[in-house]
Amino acid sequence: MTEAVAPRKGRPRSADADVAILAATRAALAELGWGGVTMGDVAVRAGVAKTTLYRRWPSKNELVVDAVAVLFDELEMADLGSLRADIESVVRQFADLLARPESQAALLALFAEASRDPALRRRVREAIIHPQKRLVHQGRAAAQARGELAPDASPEAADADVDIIFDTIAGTVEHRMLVSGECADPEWISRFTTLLLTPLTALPQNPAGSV
Amino acid sequence: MTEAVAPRKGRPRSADADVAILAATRAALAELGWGGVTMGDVAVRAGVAKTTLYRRWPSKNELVVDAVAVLFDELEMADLGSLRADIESVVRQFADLLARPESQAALLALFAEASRDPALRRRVREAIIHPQKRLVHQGRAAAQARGELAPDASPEAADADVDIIFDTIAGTVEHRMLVSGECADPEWISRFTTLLLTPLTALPQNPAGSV
Amino acid sequence: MTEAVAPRKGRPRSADADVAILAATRAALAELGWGGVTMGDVAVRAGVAKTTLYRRWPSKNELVVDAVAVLFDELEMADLGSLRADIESVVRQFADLLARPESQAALLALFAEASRDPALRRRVREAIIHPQKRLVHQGRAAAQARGELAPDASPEAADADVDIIFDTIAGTVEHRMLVSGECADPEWISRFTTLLLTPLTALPQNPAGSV
Amino acid sequence: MTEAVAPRKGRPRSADADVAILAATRAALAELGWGGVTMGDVAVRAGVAKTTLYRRWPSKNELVVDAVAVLFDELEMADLGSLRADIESVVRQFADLLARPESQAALLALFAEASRDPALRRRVREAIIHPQKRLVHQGRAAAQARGELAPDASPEAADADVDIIFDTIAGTVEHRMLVSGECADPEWISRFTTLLLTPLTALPQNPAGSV
DNA sequence: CAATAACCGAGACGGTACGTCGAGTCTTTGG
DNA sequence: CCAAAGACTCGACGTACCGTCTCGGTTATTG
Repeated sequence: MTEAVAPRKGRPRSADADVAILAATRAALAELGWGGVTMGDVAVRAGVAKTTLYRRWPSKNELVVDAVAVLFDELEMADLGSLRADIESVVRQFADLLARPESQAALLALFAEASRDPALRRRVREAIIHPQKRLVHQGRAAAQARGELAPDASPEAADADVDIIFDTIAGTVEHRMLVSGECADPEWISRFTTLLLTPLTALPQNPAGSV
Repeated sequence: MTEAVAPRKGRPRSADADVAILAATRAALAELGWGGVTMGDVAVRAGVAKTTLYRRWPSKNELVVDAVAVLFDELEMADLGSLRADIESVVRQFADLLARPESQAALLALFAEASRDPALRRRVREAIIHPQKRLVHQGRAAAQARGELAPDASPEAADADVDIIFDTIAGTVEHRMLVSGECADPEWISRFTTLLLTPLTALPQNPAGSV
Repeated sequence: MTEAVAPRKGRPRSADADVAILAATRAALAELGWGGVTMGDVAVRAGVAKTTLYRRWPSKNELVVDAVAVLFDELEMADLGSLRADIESVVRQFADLLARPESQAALLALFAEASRDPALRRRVREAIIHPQKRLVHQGRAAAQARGELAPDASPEAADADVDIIFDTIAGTVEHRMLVSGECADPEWISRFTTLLLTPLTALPQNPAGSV
Repeated sequence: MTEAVAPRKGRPRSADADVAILAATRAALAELGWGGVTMGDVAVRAGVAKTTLYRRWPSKNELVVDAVAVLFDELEMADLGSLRADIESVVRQFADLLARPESQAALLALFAEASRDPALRRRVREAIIHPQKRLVHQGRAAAQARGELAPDASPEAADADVDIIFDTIAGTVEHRMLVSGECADPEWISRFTTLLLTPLTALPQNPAGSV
């Protein structure tokens, strides 16, 4: 029981407002891009006073993280029976997500802000990075259960493997779509999956087998 | 032939100013981050009037690109005799670059701005992306010359290979260092190089050998 | 008979609260001046919810009038046996009142607000102006009884006399203390009383004798 | 030569803007009253950016003083040949001034603010009070030249006389018009002038002759 | 050597968004 | 029905930065 439900006094915060504000933020983001999002504008779209925004989020940055974070909740690692299928599936989901204008406008800007604001970085990590890393853990465990991957040598090695795979998948897809500005069509996804799969399934005696 | 040098009339622009401005911009960037860089502040640091900035760069964005672009000029692909050594070298150089605070503050912010400003995107591509991609081309050609990689099946396939490798290297290193916030030490570089090298040098009959 | 005491249902209003609120208002007024008085602040000082303030006074203006009005209740016209003594006494009382910081902060601010808010103006007149004017009436009647002043020629003339004397006393003392910012010491009071007394006691055949 | 004309650098401030802003302030004052005057509104009316207002006046208060002060410049003490005529003239001018809505809205509010802001009080004194006091000095000197008033006993006594007469005229007219809310018609002016004139011209052996 | 044209510094300008604050209202829980 | 608490709407505040403009004054090249 995390929330002791402390029956606080005074008028409770409107739950509707939260929903309306986050939706308005995403809408503004998709329409105007990061720089175009204005607290005043979001407030108007949400039918809410600017003060209400500031009462709940200390600044534009944290608001946008929260507004965008939910988009990542839809990512999931479905066990499709093979490591290749699982990887292709999650890459495709991520590519689809990055094809949406609100993600596109938000993600890099968010990372940019986070790179010099420790509090925001922490929030981004909790709301976005960690949930995504979980997917890699799941896929890896499933592949181990199927015998496609060797069992963990040690917890530390497992974490290092997850980290490098996660950074490779996330970084590469983001770079292709948001920086190089090219799409991630099925063909590219297949090629990229092969690139990932080859070292993962390489002979275990290869010292790099555990990447 | 640097410029047609059309010896325009009137007082020529101070060459010192350009240098001072770009240096001031990098300094401000390292100290305050992208959002903290102010045209007025840069002008003061450079001992120059704000007008002078705007006479030479149309806006803050282009100024910062130019200020940062030179950082990437130092990257080079030295032929070290083996593909592994070449890759490790360029990854290390890139990691060292991203470890500097001004690059850290600038790169993601630059990409973020570019993702919604076509003119800036073009400028980023010309000043930063293309020069880096050239490195991949060079390394690939050297490896082919050494017989480590198969010759190009076709120019299109070669381009596709270069693109995917470039996005993977750049994206992964950036994501690890700027988003995940972890360092790229020699051990990690070695592991990441192995991850790249395995599919590249896989058996040629494997249709995915050409990644 | 204070009120018809209609014993309304529900919890009765706390009488202590009224006292605490008015005292808190005067305290805030003395410390911060009119513009510094905040409903929230008054509520906190009085240990009361903001709602309670608004349940009892329709707005900040009326609250401050009520808080300040009681200060003027202490003014009184004591019959000291001569018109000069009576005038000096009431001028001194008024000067003492205006020397207190809460009156100083409140009076002009109150008049300023009232000058553009008819409802407030009415309230100020009833709570402050009329009671003061009554003093002039009393003093005049006493002087007439003593034979120092001629009897009223007509009720209208009497009212006009009271008005002009009242505006002169109140306006002059206020202007000296609050605008010119100088004190009203006994010497000044004496001089001012002489200034008033001379025309009042001038020869009756002088058509201006009835000022 | 007061202004050494220091040939300051940079773009000079627009003189038109000052005029437009002060006019806009007076207009807003007359329409909306003190509380209704908004920096943003004044800026719009003046066709000027809000920044420009704040660059020239530190706050609303000082702006309004300056806007209103010019109204008092039109007051003048014309030598009409007799003390009564002179007094009636200046009282009438002052009454006319206070009949204008912008003065009405501004004056008390200004005095109220000034009563707790020393800087503003100084500004009010310099811009409004002193120029008005000068009128009393002039009228007094003229009456002495004509032999209607005795010469100064001493400079201190003269100042005290001027002070008390000034506070009486200004305070009484303001109180009647702005607090009591009644007009100052010729009849009232005549009565009030008599009230003033009687002690001023009383027999010199009367110790109150020098009021 | 003077004219001229482009440069330079300083700083005011119109705008736009920011984040804060106070007034007055509304909505809870609890006497 | 009252009270305390605190969230709510609204609107003004004063600040900061952007990118433009207008000054007086300074170099170069050209006539």
